[in-house]
Amino acid sequence: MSTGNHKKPSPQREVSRRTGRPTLADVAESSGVSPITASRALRGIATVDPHLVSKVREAAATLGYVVNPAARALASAHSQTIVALVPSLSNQLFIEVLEAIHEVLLPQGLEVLIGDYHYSPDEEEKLIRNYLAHRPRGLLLTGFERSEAAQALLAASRLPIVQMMELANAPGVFCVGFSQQAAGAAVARHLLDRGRKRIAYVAAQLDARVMQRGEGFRHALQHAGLHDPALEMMTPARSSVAVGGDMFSELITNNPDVDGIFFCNDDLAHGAIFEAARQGIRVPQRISMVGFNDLPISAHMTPRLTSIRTLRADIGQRAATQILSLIKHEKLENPCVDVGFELIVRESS
Amino acid sequence: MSTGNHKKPSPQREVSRRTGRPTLADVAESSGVSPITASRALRGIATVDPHLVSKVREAAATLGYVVNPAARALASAHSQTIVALVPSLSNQLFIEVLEAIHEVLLPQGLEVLIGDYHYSPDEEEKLIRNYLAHRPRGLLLTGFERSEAAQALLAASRLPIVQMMELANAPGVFCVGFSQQAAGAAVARHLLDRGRKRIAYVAAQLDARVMQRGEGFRHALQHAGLHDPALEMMTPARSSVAVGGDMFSELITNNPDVDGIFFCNDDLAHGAIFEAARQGIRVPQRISMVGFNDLPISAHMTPRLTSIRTLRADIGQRAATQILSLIKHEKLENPCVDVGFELIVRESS
DNA sequence: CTGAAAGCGCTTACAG
DNA sequence: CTGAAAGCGCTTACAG
Repeated sequence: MSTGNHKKPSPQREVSRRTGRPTLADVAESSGVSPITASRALRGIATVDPHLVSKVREAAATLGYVVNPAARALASAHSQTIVALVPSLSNQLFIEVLEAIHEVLLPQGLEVLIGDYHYSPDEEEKLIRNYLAHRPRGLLLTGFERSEAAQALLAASRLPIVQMMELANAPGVFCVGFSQQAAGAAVARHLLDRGRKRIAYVAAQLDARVMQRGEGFRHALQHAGLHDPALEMMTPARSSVAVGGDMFSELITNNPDVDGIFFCNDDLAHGAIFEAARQGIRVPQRISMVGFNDLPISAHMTPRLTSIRTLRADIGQRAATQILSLIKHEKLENPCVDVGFELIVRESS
Repeated sequence: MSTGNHKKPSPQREVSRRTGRPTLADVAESSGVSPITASRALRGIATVDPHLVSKVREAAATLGYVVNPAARALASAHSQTIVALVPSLSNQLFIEVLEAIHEVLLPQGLEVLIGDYHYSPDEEEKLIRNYLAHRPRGLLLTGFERSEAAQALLAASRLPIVQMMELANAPGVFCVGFSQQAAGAAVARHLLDRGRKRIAYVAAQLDARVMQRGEGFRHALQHAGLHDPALEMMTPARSSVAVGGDMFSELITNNPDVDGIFFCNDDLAHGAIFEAARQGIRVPQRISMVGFNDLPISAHMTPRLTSIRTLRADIGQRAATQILSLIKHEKLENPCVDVGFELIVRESS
């Protein structure tokens, strides 16, 4: 027995700063291997003898060992975390995207750090700054617009990023979404097909995607020679059913000849349908109405709402799959995935 | 110069496992104090000379220093994290609760780990197990029901816990919510006041709270001598607008004399209102309808929906405040806070 | 009020 | 295929 140099932990471990939880060292000891072998076994690293692997796994199970993510992150310089940032959690749309992301990432042992930036670039920047400190493996972001500081932060991090909801065509950019312009144009063509002549765009919460939809819509109307700028009604206010009702009232009062309306989302359209019912304005007889996103309730309104169905589960699922590939340094066949959209024609148009 | 024993970091730091990000040591060096003083200054620990504090803060700002949460968590044996678990993110209700929680906790430098367990006790248990590994400061949970294993895990963690949505009266239990029974009873009394005699309860997603509402409702009807078990219609299926429409159809077909319905949530009621319109059944003339939660859209339906307004922002805000107090070892005047509820009478009843 | 030492629980990088 | 050593970037516990 050496007298000096007693480096190993003292016999009674329940001292000082220990948490009482079993550690890798405990698992290693109880399965008769070194901590590093235990670590490799638990991480599923192929080079470990399968026999040892099962011994280690068993020991871990009996001890109720769960890896300490902080220690792992500190030692490996990255966490097992993916950051997912959305502009709003109040929008069912993004909940479904996040849900799909979870379904792909959780089984891989990754955790998802959710951030809601309330459509504020400043909040988004703050979230990025804070979450980057966690050394995530990658980020799933909404759209392409963000503050310069945020972009600089992201670039400096050199982390994989997949941008959701919109499409782009730049080298080194990864995204999963659909053409918002094309969707807007599809709505315009549908209303034109219905013989509508005085067609309005009603929008709130004017984010990049809402503007793109409007653009596609406008161009299609211009192409048909039926675009009237006076029939574009936009407010930066938060979108809601109440706002939809109010905007519809105002629009129809000022422009009684309007015979078709594209709402930038379903919430606004719901409000308009309710308000029309109250005013005795018949939909679609006098006015056709079309929403966007096709939320679950839209199929059940009276009249049932025509809408663009967006494939948010697909978006979340494929974006998560992309980030997984990027983490594993796999080649992506297609850096930007177009999941498309679907015009669901119902009674309101 | 000593020859052996060169323990200090080599001059050029950009070696090996470093991440390139500024560390506390960098901040300390650049402000001429020791790392531990820098740490204390940044954490706002009172014992540090105010002059040094500002020097350290400045240095941190210039360097763009952000604390490494993994290192902090490892050294201090806990993270700056609060776990918040809800049974569903698809329910706007819980989004609003989480929103309020964020508003209280984020400014305190805490992070919120959100977990959605899809109404599954197994998933909840798994989330608790995984999140506990992060050494959170406390947990915000929904209701009181969970698996025994989950309860054991929580008890062993000795962490502060606040349970949301329901009320309890046990020592050592902290909660913020309202009496689901009382809310159910209030609906029953309202329908009785309206002169209704054949009153039904329609419920889906039969969690503890839905059952409690039903209980309070049932007792009030029994008390009035007007309870008919045949008019209780329950399905474990996920609640949705579509399910609400279907359940209403079935109920009214089998019991054409029903003249009042309490839906366990607004979604079901919305579906019923739409379906009634389609079948030409007049609401409230032939049947009164009452929902639960008072979602935003309920005020805009035709007819506008009578509902119980639940104070979810209050619940989130006060639960977060409670957990903060518990973390700081402050005494709570009131371990269980009743935020109440409000019957919002509109056109549908 | 400030600091030197030790340690949190892992994984990396290097050997063998 | 396995392991001893060192280190990740902080904070705790102890001194002074």
